[in-house]
Amino acid sequence: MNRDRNELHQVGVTLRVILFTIEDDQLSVVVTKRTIEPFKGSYNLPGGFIHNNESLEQAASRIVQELTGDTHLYTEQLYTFGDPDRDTNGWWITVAYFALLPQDMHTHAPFRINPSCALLPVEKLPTLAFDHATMIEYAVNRLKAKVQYTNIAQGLLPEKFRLTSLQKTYEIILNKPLDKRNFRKKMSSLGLLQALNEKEISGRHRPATLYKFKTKEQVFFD
Amino acid sequence: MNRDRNELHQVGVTLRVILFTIEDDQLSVVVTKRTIEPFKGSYNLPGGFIHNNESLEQAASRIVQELTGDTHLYTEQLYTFGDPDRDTNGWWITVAYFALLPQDMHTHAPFRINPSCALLPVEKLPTLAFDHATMIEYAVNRLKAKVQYTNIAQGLLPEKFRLTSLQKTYEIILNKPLDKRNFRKKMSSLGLLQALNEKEISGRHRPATLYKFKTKEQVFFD
DNA sequence: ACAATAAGTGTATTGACAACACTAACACGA
DNA sequence: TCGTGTTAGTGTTGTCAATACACTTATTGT
Repeated sequence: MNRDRNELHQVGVTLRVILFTIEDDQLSVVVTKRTIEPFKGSYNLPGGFIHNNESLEQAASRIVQELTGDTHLYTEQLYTFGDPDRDTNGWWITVAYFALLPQDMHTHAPFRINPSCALLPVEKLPTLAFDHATMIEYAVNRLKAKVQYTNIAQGLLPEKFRLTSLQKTYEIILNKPLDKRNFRKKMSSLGLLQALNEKEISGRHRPATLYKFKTKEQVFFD
Repeated sequence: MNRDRNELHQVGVTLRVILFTIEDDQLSVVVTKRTIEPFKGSYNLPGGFIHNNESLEQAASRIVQELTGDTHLYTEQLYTFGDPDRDTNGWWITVAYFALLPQDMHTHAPFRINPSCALLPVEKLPTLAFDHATMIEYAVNRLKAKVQYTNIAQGLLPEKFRLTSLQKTYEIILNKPLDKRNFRKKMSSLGLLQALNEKEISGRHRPATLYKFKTKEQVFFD
């Protein structure tokens, strides 16, 4: 370690973001179409370089903001991928982050306007460039795990939501149906939610109580 | 992303390893004394550069091997640290790994012979260079979490061990006493252990049955 | 043979998760 | 205004896992 910077091998560092949101009752991810070789025409994950004097977290947030227009979205470091053969075009290390975009915020996000961007359901992805399919797999697994012992699900929900929407979010991430009464009992016992004095009427049926998470901080339970 | 490598900012990548072992009934970590500024004279984590054509995993294993003489020790990527001010001596990103050295293997390991290396209990660490204290904290937390839902503890134990030693390992990592009967009941219900036809006699008391883990693979439970 | 020491073993209680079906409140149309 | 369609909201029971807790067994050294 005790060497001068000049001895450093020329490994490049990039950053990629797996931006999740729920669209059409499916967990989906933002990808961009490559315009150059290798993998020209294929989709890959959005990303970029780390700017000077920027932390990894800041770089990830910046890219998320470029895509969504929003700062303060939930963003978490996922894993660092560094196989020398993962990119045929030189030697790259990629730090991957994943981020969560609330359901109600993806209609007018910048990535919607950009024609080279697409929002694809994770269950029906085409072949992606490089090892990006692996990255998404890692991210989905992390999300599946954390939804069960943290309040991470709020990153995908609007500020105010119905319990049914919360349950649906869990079901989509976990990819399995949940029991309504048990789900509500569990949520209530965790004490993370606050019922609001507001109802949402959305059709000819009983109006739903709206809830919000008491805190935006990450909470671990179990 | 679609740019030539030459446009890359000059960020350097290093790798650090948190090598854990249990010594004297304490979770301990290998550190090395710095011989140059900054932090000359302080301890820091062992590490190095990523060699050409080497994956991150390979680089981590290589450093672990340099320290222990052993290949095939349990090694896992921990986190990538990239604050621009984490090193006053340039702009560095550090990929941190942690590794586990079985209790019975640390007496004659190379790091024992190297006078600049020390094995220090994590509860009594001096001030360390850079953000290495944070890295160790991350690693301890990861280890605490994973010992509860994986068979990761075997990385700290010899091939054959007494149930009492296994329990002790858990107690040291979790930093709390466990009930003997409940611990053994739980272990037995997981079905990960195999009782051997061997006893270990170590004093004037009933000899203990030796056990081994059925598989070296990482197993998740719960 | 007996004293010292660690190994090994069972039961009762408690709390969490799983399975399961009906009533409540509203909108709309006849 | 009454009936129908639709989603919201609510309890109980059984099962299984986690907890709390104390004595007997097998060996060695004197």
